[in-house]
Amino acid sequence: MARPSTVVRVHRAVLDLVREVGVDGLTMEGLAAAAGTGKQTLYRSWSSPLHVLFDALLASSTADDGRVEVPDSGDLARDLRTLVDGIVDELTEPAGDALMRDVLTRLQVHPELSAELQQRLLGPQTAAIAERFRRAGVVDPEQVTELLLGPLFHRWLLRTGPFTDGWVRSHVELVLRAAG
Amino acid sequence: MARPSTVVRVHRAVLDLVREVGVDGLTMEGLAAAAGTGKQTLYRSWSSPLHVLFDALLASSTADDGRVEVPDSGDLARDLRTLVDGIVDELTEPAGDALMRDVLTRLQVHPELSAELQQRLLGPQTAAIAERFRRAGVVDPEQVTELLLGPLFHRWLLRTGPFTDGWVRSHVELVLRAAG
Amino acid sequence: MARPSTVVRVHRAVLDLVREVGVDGLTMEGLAAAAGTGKQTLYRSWSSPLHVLFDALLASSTADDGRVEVPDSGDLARDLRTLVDGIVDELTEPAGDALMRDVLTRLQVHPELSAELQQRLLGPQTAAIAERFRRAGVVDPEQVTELLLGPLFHRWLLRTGPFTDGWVRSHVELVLRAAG
Amino acid sequence: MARPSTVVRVHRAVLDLVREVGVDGLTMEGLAAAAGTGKQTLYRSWSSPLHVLFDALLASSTADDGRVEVPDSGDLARDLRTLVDGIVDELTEPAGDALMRDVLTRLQVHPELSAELQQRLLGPQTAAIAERFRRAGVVDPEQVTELLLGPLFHRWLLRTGPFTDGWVRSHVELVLRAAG
DNA sequence: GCTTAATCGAGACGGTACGTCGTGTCTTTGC
DNA sequence: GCAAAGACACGACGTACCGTCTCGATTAAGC
Repeated sequence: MARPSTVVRVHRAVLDLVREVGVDGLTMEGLAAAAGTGKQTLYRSWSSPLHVLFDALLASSTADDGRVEVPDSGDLARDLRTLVDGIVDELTEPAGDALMRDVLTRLQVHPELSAELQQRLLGPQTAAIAERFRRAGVVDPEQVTELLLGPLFHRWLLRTGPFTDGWVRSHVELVLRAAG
Repeated sequence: MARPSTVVRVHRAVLDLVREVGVDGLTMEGLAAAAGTGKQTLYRSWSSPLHVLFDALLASSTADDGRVEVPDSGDLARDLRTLVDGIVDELTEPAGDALMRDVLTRLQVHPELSAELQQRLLGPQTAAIAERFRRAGVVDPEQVTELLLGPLFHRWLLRTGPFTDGWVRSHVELVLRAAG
Repeated sequence: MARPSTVVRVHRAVLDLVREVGVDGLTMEGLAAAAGTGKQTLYRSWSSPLHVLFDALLASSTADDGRVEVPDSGDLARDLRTLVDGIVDELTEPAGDALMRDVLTRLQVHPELSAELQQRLLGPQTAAIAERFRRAGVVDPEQVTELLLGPLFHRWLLRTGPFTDGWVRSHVELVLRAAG
Repeated sequence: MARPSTVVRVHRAVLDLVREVGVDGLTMEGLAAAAGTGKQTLYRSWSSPLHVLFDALLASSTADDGRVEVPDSGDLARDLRTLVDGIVDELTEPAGDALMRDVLTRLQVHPELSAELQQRLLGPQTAAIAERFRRAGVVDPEQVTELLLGPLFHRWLLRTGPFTDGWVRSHVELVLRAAG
């Protein structure tokens, strides 16, 4: 059996390593050692451990298609609750929660990474949600999508409170009322 | 004239320095040199350059009282627009914009700093806004406050779009409709 | 016009390059780039930059025949002074002085290069000098040759003093007295 | 018992290490590891592994006094043979031979080290020998000393031949004849 | 003349060392 | 007697070369 390609080994290494040492603990040196590669090879493709990690996460998330399936049963209220429950589950999944917040947070300092994330993941997902609102006859679907996602994001990132069922339910209700 | 106290010198140094070298460029060594102090003295009070910076920013912002003045003219719609305009101005102020996003972003990795920020700045401000909603007879003032701020924060942090007048106007409209 | 052969290009490159960067600054990578050749091609013929340089120097010095012309006018004293003056001129020639000392010095660590130098340059030259002593009836011409050259070499390599006319004159005198 | 000072540990480390890996195998990194010190500490005092080695050798050789005892029995011929035998013994001592030639050779590229060696070791020794010649009534003791040492050095460094008893004997004879 | 092979340039690769910078601790020194 | 100054062991930085290797492209030879 052939040796995995360099990129594959590096992606595996960074995902393994970040679980052991955290995002701050990643170093180009450590990655090179863990991936069995030279540092120069890393620098040829990435400019910091965060870039490597981001690339690995993006690769793994687009691998398993990453498409947000926005439910469309005809009942907008029920669909939104299902959607939000799904997002909340993902955001609070104990395994990836801390890592995601950590990475997402640090990305903000690297505009090119933020842009890539926006373009390849977030953009399509919000577009899909907006499309669902549009189909339901909502007048300003993009802005309503923001109204739906903004507080989720805010609560998650700033950890201003837990995602209880009650909170989700009344948040969806408020958004629906705003949507008219 | 007396020599400024150590803390004052350190605060000045970090605010000066961060403008030259950015948040990433701050080091304990550099701070010690810039403040004319020993490294040990820094470590006695702070555990990282980010702690120093955060402390300095907090000190300067509470100095000029930091109280959010939530307008209350009786006309909720107009008051909200004024409030949001004020926040947007602050968020997009070219000087502090980058630094604020940078610091706020990095804070997330330090729970104790996030908590302090929450408690000393963000909390009181959201409370004041919620109070304004309550006075206007809104049923669920806290959650509506989140509905107001979440998208602002989302748009600012992820840079998904500019804060045009139109956007602000219709955002407030949506929130008002949700608030009933 | 044909492209110069690889060896020629390499020889030119190393001689050019050593003048820019010094002996220590030579690298296989730099040589390959300067000669417009691949690294592998260099390694096929030489095992280190020093080998390349040595080879180039030897090639250029044997090209202009390199034969030491030992004068033989019948007057041994005068001939020796002429000979020594010639050697001193060569050793102190400002252009090549440093390079020669540098290379000769570094050669000592590579026995196979030392041997080649000995065999192709130094050996014939000392033999020619010894032959001149023999013709003059000196009993032990080889050892007297050493007596003549040793101090020259010593003074040159260790830079214990300059080669003044007075020094050369009395050195030759001493050697002649020793030669009997 | 106290921990040896940094300098002492470094000196020990370099002398140990050079026996294992040779002069070319010495690296600042390896030295730091072997001495249990940081690289910065090495760079504070020395600028290359060769400087470290040279310093250690000089320290150890001046420690055991380093004074050349030039014999003075009244019989110059016998004294010179004794002296030369001693030098030859040192030069051909199997343990240190290679190391000494290696270091001496590489020193030539570092004028400041050559100068230090000259001043602290070679200078005093040749002066002592010259003094012996002077006491014996030799007219030009410095130059005769060069006549004595030059060929030794030449033969040793260029390895043009072995130091047999016969060679030493006739070399001393030649020098004595030259000295008058 | 056309293909098969060998050779070349180019440069990626896994490594080692470079010389610098920052860390957090510990020691010396001067006010 | 405390705080500045900075030495120290340590580890990561980003770069330069090492010597090996795999690529095409180019030549040359053999059929």
